[in-house]
Amino acid sequence: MYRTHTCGELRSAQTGQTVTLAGWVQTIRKFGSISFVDLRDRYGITQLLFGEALNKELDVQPLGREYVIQVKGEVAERASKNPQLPTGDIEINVRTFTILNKAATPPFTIQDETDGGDDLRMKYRFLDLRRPAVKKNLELRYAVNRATRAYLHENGFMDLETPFLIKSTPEGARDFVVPSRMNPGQFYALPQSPQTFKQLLMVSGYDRYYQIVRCFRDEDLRADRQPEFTQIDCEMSFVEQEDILVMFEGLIKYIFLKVKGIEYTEKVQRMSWEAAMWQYGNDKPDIRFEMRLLNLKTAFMLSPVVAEQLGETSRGNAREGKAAGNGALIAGGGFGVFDNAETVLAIAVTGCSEYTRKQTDELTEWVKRPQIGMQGLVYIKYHADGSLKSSIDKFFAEERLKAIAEAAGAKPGDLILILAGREEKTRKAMSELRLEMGRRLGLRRENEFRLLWVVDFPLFEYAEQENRWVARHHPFTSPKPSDIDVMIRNNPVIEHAEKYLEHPYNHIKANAYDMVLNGNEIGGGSIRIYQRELQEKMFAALGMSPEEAQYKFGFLLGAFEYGAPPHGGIAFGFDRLCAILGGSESIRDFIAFPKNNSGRDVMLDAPSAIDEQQLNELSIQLNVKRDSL
RNA sequence: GGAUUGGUAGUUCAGUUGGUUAGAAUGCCGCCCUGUCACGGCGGAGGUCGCGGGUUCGAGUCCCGUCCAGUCCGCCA
Repeated sequence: MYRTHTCGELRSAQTGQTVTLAGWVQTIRKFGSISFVDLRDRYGITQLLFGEALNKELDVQPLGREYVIQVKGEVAERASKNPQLPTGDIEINVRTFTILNKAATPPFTIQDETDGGDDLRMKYRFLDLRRPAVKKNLELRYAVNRATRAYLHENGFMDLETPFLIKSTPEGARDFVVPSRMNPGQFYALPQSPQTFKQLLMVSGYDRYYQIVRCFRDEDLRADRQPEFTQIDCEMSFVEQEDILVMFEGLIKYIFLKVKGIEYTEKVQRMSWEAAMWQYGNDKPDIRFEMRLLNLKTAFMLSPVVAEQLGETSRGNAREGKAAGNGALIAGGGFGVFDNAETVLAIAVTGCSEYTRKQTDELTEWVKRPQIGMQGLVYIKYHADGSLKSSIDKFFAEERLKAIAEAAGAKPGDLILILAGREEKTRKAMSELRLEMGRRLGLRRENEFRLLWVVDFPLFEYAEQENRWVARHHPFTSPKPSDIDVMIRNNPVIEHAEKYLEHPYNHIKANAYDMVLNGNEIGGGSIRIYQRELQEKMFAALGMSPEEAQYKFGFLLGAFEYGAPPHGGIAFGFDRLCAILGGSESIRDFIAFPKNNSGRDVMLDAPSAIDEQQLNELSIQLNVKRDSL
């Protein structure tokens, strides 16, 4: 037996017991004739005392950091205790020790506060994983996994595995492909999700399915995006949207309870996609704080006559605004500032009316960054005493400013921030600015969790580059029953890019829903199409010929002819959910062996070239210069 | 595909306006130390300044290219 106890469990109650421990040497502190060694394993750290007799042995068999050792000795009360360590009241008076394995000096310190950079930590991920902070994240991941399985099992869901080597049906993200040796020139694809399989399982009658499953997408990465990632993939038969929403907000609440000890008792708020876009500029709003977007277009559109009465500066002066430093926002000229803008959006930032010039300038720079890409920022300070100061004082009378401020929902003491420009870009920018202000004001509290269902997504959106309609969620999502007629009547689609804005498809809503947690999409799903005819219409709407639809999805269309039940489901981003519950932005910290920004595994140095023989077996010829092997 | 930040000792970083032998901390090695737990004290070793070109009397520093890493935009049904 290598050990009788772990390094995390001994307390003063065990004083006097003879124990055997095994683990890694965290640190060695030598004092001439005695030495202390901190021994670490998955469960904690226990101090070892090498007394006078044994200490000499350390000269013969020296220890180093990360050596794996086994020690036998008695548990002893410490002379000076360490309250910071759970085992800090005791130490092991070592009688014998064995070096089970030596270790090279690690390239960074194996502690919570490591001195290693990200790159190095990933290269030596097996060492990084020894750090308690990383271990804590993986433990949380496992806890979420257990809670998920417990809840779904309780509710009659069956975990069924689906294949990884499947057919490439690029619709949305790029597929990872795998060459088939036995079928020269042919390729499997790795699943972007088990979508069609779970639908087939519904046809087979397994009416409650789930899987915590790896999915693959060959797209560019982000801090919260990996080429292979894990989903909690679920599907149910004989359900409508409401059934799904209730079942799966139950799942998330259960996870909160089991993993975080949080009782999320209030009803999960729901919001239509349209409301989310209007009020927050975003289809995944962070509702931990208000600060809604308000459209000020009308507030700025008083008639020239009224403006005259209000004593506003005329058109000519407005032009000079550019010279006055308000930037290109004003360059549109004309009456007032915002006439030419497609949209004018404002947020009222509570209690920030006393922002300094430096602070407002800094915000202006913030919205001008390429990632945001606005040309300027207008602000109005609505001081506590009711007076107003703005970057557009030159062009608007104070009464008018006040009217605008109030149209923006501001109260005295608020700072009103205004962006103007093209609808989509401005809405997105304002959404980012809102989140940034929320962050600066500390309104996005890490330990506060707010769930939200966003529902009634559009079924389609137009892909201008491809000159066709694409499914916003995926092509198996059903339209709202009331919109089915519209969809069928306008099918197949013949309009081209320049006319798509007037197309009725813009208004078709889907039976689709996203679950949003603190401004992050943690899950999404839909009620599916389950009749062959409607599914064919859907493929046709996406510009797919009947032949193409048959080639790509014939198996599903065929299955729909053999008694497909009404069904729907949802998939949660497991890694992301864990990251949010762990209070982190980056999902890499919650994946044991993640890939870097370029999709590389820096520990394995993968992907890598394969040798000529392998290529020949796969009937593959490269059209890039081979790396030297 | 694009924007941006970084790359200097094993590691984390500093390095001024282009100017003598490129520094600090930590780690590592050696010696001393019986109550430490970020132990302490003394000493020592350790550098292709990512790589390639250019400007210059002179480049870690300036310019061009390139590679790697981070963040973001595009992309991600």
